[in-house]
Amino acid sequence: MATSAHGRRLDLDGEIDRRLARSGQRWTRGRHAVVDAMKRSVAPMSVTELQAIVGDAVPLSSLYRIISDLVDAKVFIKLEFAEGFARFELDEELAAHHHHLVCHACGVVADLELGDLEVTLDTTAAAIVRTTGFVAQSHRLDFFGLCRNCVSIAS
Amino acid sequence: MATSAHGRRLDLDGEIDRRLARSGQRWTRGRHAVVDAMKRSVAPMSVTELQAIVGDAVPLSSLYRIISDLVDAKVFIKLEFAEGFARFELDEELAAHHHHLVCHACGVVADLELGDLEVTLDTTAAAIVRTTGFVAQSHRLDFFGLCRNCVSIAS
DNA sequence: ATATATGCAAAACTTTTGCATACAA
DNA sequence: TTGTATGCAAAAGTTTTGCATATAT
Repeated sequence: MATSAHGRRLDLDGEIDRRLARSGQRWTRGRHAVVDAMKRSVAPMSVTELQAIVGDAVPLSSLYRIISDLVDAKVFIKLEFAEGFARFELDEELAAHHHHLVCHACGVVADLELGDLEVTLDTTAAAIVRTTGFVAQSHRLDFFGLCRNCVSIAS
Repeated sequence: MATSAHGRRLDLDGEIDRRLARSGQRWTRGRHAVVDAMKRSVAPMSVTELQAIVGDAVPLSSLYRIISDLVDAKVFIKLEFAEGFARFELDEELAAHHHHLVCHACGVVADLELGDLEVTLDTTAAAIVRTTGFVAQSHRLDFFGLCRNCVSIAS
């Protein structure tokens, strides 16, 4: 699959179009606002954060419904980080495969792209099938600790 | 740190005692019930699942408070799997470090212990510090796919 | 004895849903 | 035109909290 230098899929908009169409969904004002906000984000976003960006033009119940529809259409994926609410980001195939750095102090969630370790993880997935019978289709790896900023404050 | 053959810490009860004491907490009937249920579990448990085990002897609000206290005392850790509610398991230092296999079809969450890959993950954590300034203290790796049972049903 | 934990009820917060109206294709 | 999406209000599900009482140490 064609990807740009930093890993994001080329023709992102076209692929999103295709996924919405496949799911029988229409390009409405609200969906444009939500998808645009997510495309500009550098980290997974909560519903509240998205609401702050799209504003009152999209009521909260519609926002939830739009996000849910986008997850159904495989445009967004849902994540939870034990915060008591969900976060969302672009589907893995629409962005570069990556992992997360979660700061225990300030709560910020940053993206992290691994290189060679991915191969190891894929190899591990294959081994899991043989030993447990579980067929791994995807994985998620998060690191927890202190971000650069909070480390400097603490020291 | 001394661990048994399958990786669980020896003197588990003593260490839990110490953590409760350090946190100024008392050994009550409710806490015994909740901790015992968790020690017997082979996978992360939701509040509802714990409630089914401990029964009406512990009202729901007390159950939530007990679990929250146990997380504060670093006896339990909180996990979320994008299910809309939290799950809990014994703190990593009280059990063997492990990862999770999450079945997309039936929702079952199973524990998975990796061997050599852990070393790779720890090495990666060290490398992250150098390249991003983020100090990784722990990590979490989950695999998503189909469990042995659901694979056989699907085929 | 005294600080901590419990039980109950009420509320807060996140998320979902019913239904009439508005809109995209 | 026709099926899909929206907006509003109401509700459902999960989790938290205030306060009087009970309990562990």
